[in-house]
Amino acid sequence: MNQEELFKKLVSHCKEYGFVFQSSEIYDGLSAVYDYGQYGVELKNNIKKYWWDSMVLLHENVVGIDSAIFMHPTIWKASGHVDAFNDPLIDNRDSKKRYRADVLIEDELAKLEAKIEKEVEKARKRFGDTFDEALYRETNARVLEVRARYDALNQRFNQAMNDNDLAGLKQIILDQEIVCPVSGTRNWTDVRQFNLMFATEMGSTADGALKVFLRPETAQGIFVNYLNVQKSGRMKIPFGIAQIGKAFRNEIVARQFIFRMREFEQMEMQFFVKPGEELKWFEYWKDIRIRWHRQMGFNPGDYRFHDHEKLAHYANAATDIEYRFPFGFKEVEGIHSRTDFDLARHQEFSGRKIQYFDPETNESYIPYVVETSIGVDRTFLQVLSASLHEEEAPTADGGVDLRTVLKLPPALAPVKLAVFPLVKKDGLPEIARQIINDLKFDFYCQYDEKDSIGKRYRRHDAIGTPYCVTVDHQTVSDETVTIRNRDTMVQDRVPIAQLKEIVGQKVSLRSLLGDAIKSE
RNA sequence: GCGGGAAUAGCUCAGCGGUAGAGCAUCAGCCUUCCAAGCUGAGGGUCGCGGGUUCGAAUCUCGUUUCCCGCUCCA
Repeated sequence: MNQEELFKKLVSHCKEYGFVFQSSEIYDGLSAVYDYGQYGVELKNNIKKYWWDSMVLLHENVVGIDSAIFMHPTIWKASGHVDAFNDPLIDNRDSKKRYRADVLIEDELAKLEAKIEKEVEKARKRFGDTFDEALYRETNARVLEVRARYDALNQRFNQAMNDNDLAGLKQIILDQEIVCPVSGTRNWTDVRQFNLMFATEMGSTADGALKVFLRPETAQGIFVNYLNVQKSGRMKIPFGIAQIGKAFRNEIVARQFIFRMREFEQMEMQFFVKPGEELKWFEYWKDIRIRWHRQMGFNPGDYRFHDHEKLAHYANAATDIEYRFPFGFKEVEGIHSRTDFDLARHQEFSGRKIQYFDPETNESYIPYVVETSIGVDRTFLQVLSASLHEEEAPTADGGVDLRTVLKLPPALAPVKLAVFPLVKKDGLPEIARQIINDLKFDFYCQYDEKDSIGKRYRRHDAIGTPYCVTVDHQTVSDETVTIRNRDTMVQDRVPIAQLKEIVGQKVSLRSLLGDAIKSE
């Protein structure tokens, strides 16, 4: 199976077995939005619990919050989202390159400016010491002509930008005969405005309603609660605040199934540290986070760090944890040293003093932040990519058959235990039901009596159930059952009374979490 | 957004101008068997959606939606 086939197989497996469905499918779907089905939601919840427990349960200096999706609009001005993601964009049809329309025009203005400077330089050489630059700029015909063009263009440009006049911007590009630097052609699309953030209105009447945004990241909900949590929790630096929640982005290109969606879920932790110690903590969390991924037991060679060469304006170190998806190495998690950018901006925009008083040094400072930010949906896709296998299995008559098996870490599997009566009579179904009625308080169990026993095993292989228990005639006399391992297909005969302990041990999160923390 | 491909039953697909099919899956019954494919029967599709051509369209054509691939963008 090549990578492309594997990915197609994965997508159809997700639908066929109730993991992921396209949103609004019966209405032809909604682009880049997906729903999680009955097994998908279990797997997703287990992934979130694995993350949450590894952060909040196992680090006494990390606490969690759950902030609202709606936030005061000024927050997005402070964070930089409003300014940074409202660009008018234009495509060149020949080179397929995309440009910011305003930048193209600014470049044109700069060219005119350069032309004037060139004229001035030429004149300076020609006139030598007697050159009166100011006079020349005011009187030379060629300079004045270019200057006039510059002013006219500049005025028109500012007007169009202020009026948000996209058609006007395109007209300027056409009138100025601006060409694509790559293709050299003037075959432009219309100028379009791309808004990263979804906007909506808060307030029941149209007039007086407040324009609010659906958050494009969960991090800001943590920053604006920094003071609340630090004070009410009596938190001492260094400490972290974790949060799991939905975020929304109007992606220009949304692709690759649930890898890039318009509505997605993030698991973020912002760790507040003393200025100057941020790089030490950056390394610390890098190590913790890669352990968390590796602990799931998939091929270690399928993970790698990708350090950022070019850093965002707020960061002084950044790396991604990438996973080898069927469509290549892609980012699953980002770890960023964000300096004091966010808290400083919120201090500026809110007018509140957002600082930490250090009693030892008797000083106040704005904490620095180290962020770990991981996509739930990307992790989900990563876990499924790594788990889905097709392998040969022997059949009853000595032949060979392909079986599809999801080798999920047991702690993440949607269904932990399936219980089957070998046959649908002789009191076996009743015993199977009794076993489930007892164990369903501890983990998700399923009963199945339909079809041959082999088919039932295969059905549960396909959704990743780690254990299948079969009640047979021997069970009636000695209260033992067979328990079958998903990965090895090996069966053991064990007393019913031991099932809870055997399965419980294997599917407990402890097996994953044990090494996912660092002994300090 | 640009270019290419695809869309027929829950899934995988056949049919390519003349009454919508197969396998698997589902449901009911029979059979009781520790690793798919035993027997009988049943349900399920206005062939993604909307126009056009035609006596007649799943099939030809135009548009549109969604998905996949490449480019592009990415906090």
